[in-house]
Amino acid sequence: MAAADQSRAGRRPTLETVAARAGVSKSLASLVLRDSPKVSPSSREAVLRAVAELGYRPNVAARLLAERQSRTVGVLLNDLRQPWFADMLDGLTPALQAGGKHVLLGDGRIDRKMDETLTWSFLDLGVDGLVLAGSIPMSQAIIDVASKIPTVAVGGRGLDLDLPHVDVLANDNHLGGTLAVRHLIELGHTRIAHISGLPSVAGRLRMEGYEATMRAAGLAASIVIEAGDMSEEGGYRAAVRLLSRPDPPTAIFAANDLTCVGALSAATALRVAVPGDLSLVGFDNSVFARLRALWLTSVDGTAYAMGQQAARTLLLRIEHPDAPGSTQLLPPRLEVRGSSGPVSR
Amino acid sequence: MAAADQSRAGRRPTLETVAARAGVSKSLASLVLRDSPKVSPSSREAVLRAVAELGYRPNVAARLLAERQSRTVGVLLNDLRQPWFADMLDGLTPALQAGGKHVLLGDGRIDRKMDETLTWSFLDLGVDGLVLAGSIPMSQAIIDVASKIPTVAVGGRGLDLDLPHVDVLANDNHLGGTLAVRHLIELGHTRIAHISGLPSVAGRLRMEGYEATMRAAGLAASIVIEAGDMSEEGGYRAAVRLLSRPDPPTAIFAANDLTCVGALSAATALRVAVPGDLSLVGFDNSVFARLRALWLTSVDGTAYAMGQQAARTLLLRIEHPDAPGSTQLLPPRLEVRGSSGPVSR
DNA sequence: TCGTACGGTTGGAACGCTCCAACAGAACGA
DNA sequence: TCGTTCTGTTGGAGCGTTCCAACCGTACGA
Repeated sequence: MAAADQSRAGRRPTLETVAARAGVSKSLASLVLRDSPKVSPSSREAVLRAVAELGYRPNVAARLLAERQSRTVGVLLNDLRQPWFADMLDGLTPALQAGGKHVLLGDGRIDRKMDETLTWSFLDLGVDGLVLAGSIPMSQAIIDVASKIPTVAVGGRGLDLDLPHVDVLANDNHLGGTLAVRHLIELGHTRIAHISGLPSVAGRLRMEGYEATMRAAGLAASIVIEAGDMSEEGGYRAAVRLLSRPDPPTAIFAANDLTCVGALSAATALRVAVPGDLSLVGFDNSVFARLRALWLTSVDGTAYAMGQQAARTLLLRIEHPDAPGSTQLLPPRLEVRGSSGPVSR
Repeated sequence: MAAADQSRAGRRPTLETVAARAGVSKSLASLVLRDSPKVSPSSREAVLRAVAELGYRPNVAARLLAERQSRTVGVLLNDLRQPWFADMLDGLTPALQAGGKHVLLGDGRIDRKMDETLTWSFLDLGVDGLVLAGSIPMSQAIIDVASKIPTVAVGGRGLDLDLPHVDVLANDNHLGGTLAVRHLIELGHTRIAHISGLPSVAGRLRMEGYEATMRAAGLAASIVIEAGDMSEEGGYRAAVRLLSRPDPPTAIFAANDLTCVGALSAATALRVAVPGDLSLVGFDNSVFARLRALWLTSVDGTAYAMGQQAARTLLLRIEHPDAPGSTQLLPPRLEVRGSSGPVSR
């Protein structure tokens, strides 16, 4: 006995150690730790004291092996550079932790055949659920994974998944486009152009929101769309083309903030005053839009709320893995800053 | 036997299953998987075939429980919003994977009492090593953790750790300051001011680099330092103060890009032409500096290289946990863009 | 007074792996 | 011929949990 204690000295205490100290069996100690209702107050207290005194922490590997669930969810980030991830995680993490889950992040492009290594390592760790964050393409790998563990896809941008047991969360990009255009119309603009962000799904929806709103306002004839590619450079070029037209627009709704920044550069280069002669509205309300040097009016995707909602949805799905998959669109809102103003004259 | 097979149907195959199929014992199958040299080619091949046919994947929990090492390292991100994390991870992850380690990210402020939950959950998962990324304050929690598992701190910014068995990687911020000022001097500037980023260690070092270089160039009399706080707003205010002086500077070295963007806004507001009448140099070469609308000359911290180096260092430390801690400074380089130019007249 | 139920507790069998001691059998020199 | 060594291989004892069946009292209704 003493010898056994010797050999264990320095090692992390185990349930057995705790039980011995509390003078109960390890089974009972286990029950206390999983706070089962069927333990007497006295032994509960004895065990808890022993736990505190020894600084005992359960060994997750052993727990996982026996129990087959890790109380952990994995978040697979498609592109760490997307600024909304941070906001989304700020909403997601606390909500998941409140639900008793630990959160692990994985970095890796989801695109090209779904970074097997990473996904598998999550699966191997026995995560209870998976959050796929980013614009997520439909792929065999996703289908495989989602059929194995509860999965929620949260796309700040597009969504083109339609899987039986996967929940999808996304911005209501169509509504976002509507908000942007409506804002410009209220400022008196009629010649409102759009710089698109095709071929992404988000880009298409934003464009459709633009078109629908223009048409609803009787401005169908003024619809002008230049192709961008969600990049600053694309926005610059498209804006140059727009501003060189015989009838240049007095306002531009850009598919995202980066495009909008590009358009702003173009306006500066062509000596078009913003917002005096040209109003600009971006999308994402990213850190760029918030720089006072740029100060863009932008559609906010409410990433924080999306994270919270994703957490709720995932927790529900873990409880009911076979429920039919849902698609939830979250309403964006417009953040008005300095790049948009009333039409001149 | 058949009954046992029945009950296992659908479950993930185990080593036992594999061994049975290959006609060997599970011990031998285990040896094959850990490619021990002492197995005959024939049984090795049989086992590998069985593995392939069954799609067997080892259960990490069981492995961890038995072996006590997880082949996984945890990366604790202090602030996910820091743009250099992405670059650093791009360097870190592949290098660690090449070393046979999986990578898990944890999000959480390292500051306020070292997000216990997260750190502990890494420890519980039995990570072999830890990378602390971000500006890392010295704290009891860090000391505790670092004394338990191999740890490397990689601060894009400052470093103020000095622990026995912890390796620290950081930019050579002092050298960065030197590069920036030297560049401005070469352009002919003499009235070069600095907007500082105190109280962070990185800020202090950058400032010292500025001072030392000015002095070495015989410009000690022209040293002017305004206090910033690493934010855009702070940069704006400091620049306004600088430009309102009777003898305004012709160049400003800002403690970071955000500060520099603020200074740029101030220049625009005060109708001071950049780079015509005022040259600006930032620090970090962040995504802001790369926007064509801003296009800042900036000191690049080579985050990618730092990630690679961090991986190498951590792998070494895992092999030799008791080696004395080291501090490595990585040389930054200057990225010249549009915000700096020859002094006017 | 005797089953019987039930709250509280216990030993021990999983879970799927690693690792060690032991063991066949071939090859070898004495 | 008999140890001895070496190469491959094996059973089984952990690793630290959970969970189930069994167990012991005590209280209770008949």
